[in-house]
Amino acid sequence: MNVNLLKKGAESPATLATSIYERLKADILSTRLEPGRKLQLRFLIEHYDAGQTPLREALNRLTTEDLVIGKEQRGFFVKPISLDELHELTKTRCWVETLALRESMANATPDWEEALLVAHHRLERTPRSLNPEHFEDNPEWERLHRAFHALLIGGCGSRPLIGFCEQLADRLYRYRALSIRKAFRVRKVSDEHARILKAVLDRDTAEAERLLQLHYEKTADIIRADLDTATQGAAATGSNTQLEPKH
Amino acid sequence: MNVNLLKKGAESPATLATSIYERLKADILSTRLEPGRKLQLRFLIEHYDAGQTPLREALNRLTTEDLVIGKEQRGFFVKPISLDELHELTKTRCWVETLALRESMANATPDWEEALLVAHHRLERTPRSLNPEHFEDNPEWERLHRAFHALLIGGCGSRPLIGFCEQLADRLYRYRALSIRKAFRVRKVSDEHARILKAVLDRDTAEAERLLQLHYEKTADIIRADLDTATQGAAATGSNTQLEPKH
DNA sequence: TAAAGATAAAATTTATAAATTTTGTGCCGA
DNA sequence: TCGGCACAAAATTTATAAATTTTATCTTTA
Repeated sequence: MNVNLLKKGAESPATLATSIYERLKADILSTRLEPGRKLQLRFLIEHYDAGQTPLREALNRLTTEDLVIGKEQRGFFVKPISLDELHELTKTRCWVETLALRESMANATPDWEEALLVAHHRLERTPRSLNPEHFEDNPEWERLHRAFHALLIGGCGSRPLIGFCEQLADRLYRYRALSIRKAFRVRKVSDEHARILKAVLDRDTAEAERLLQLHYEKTADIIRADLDTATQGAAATGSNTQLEPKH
Repeated sequence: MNVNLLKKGAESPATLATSIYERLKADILSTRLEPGRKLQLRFLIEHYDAGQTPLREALNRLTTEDLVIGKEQRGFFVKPISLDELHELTKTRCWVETLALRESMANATPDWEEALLVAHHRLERTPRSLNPEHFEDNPEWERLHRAFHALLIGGCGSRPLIGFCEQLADRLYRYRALSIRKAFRVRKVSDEHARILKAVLDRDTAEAERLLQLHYEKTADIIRADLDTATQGAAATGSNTQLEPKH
């Protein structure tokens, strides 16, 4: 089988601008740079240890991806979150990913099915949290989770569509990151993945689509509930994992 | 009725980077900057009469949109065209726009239907070409054409999806621009628009989807045929509408 | 002919200057 | 005394110019 389907082509970023772009993006998606925050050049220059130009280029790229909002003449901001956007992104993701999954399944090959099986297996045996007691993000699990979902739609035959799905996944990741600590263990995600895998291998397209959609909607529901309680008992957590300016 | 649905919220670009971004984009989409061309900073600085920073920022934004390819450490290039990409873009556009149209029709309001009727009417009475003899691009027609199609899917309720459709339209526009001169008058586009409009107003979703898809596929077919003959009788046209470096 | 070195060109980054927005202070009037 | 307006100072963003690094080309030499 073609194991390469599982590997991500990693290229060494040659320019500072690209490497900063990736770091900035990671910090935004993880909410270390919190939604709505102003991104002042002075702070960024200090924190990322780079000049203005590469930073500015990175910010401009992120603006096109709607992770950063650039207000003309008055700087850049991390895109704020909203229940509205959460809903819109989830809806859109369900639409396009069920579409992409349908096409993927229509193009199914043994290689693809086997790669999917392996991806699921790897995800299955990787712990969700680094610490069994309290939640501690396991980057490896996140990577494999993403890879599994990417593989599901990866055979649809449209790179633009795949790119769009990736962007939606990115933008939704931020919402997950905000609620993930609290929603830990309230849900058996791995069951859902297993059922999706089964439906795909059974060539039951309608069922696979249904389950995938349910999967995303359930996620959104939990995030929504979690966000509501968070905004009520707000601001008093003290657990500061965000980037603060040096003083 | 709500005429605002027809107007595009035009904001005055306050920064040079944004205005250059728009000019560059227009030049790429119209193929005045031809596919594959290297975008040397020195040339761009002269031609657009601006410094490096705003140009660099514009190029970085266009890179994210896949209209410009940035090769690390060795500069920027206008994204090359290929039959492969034409096919992929068309396929994707059919998928997502039929989806978006279906949703739009599900959310149909009288306002929306009336706006659509008006948009079609305006398109109808605007000449396709500025010159009835030989083809001469009429920017007004292009604008109205785009507005009509945007309106069709504009009620789907997903800004990300609309944005994605716009991007696909942009990337396909370039292919149309390459063949549009020659394909002039071989096709009755306005009939197709009229039929789509009728199906929408009749609330015949399936038919509207079918016609829209056909519309895009027919366009791609013509472009493909046109591109084939162009590459055969190539390079001898002499009609130079592209940007050349000063000497 | 092929490899190595030197030169030139081009891209990236840093540094400096200009323009714009935001903030703060004082004055006037209600 | 409080609120609004105008003006000035500070901060920040944007743009230009200079310096650095990397890549490409050309020549020379083995």
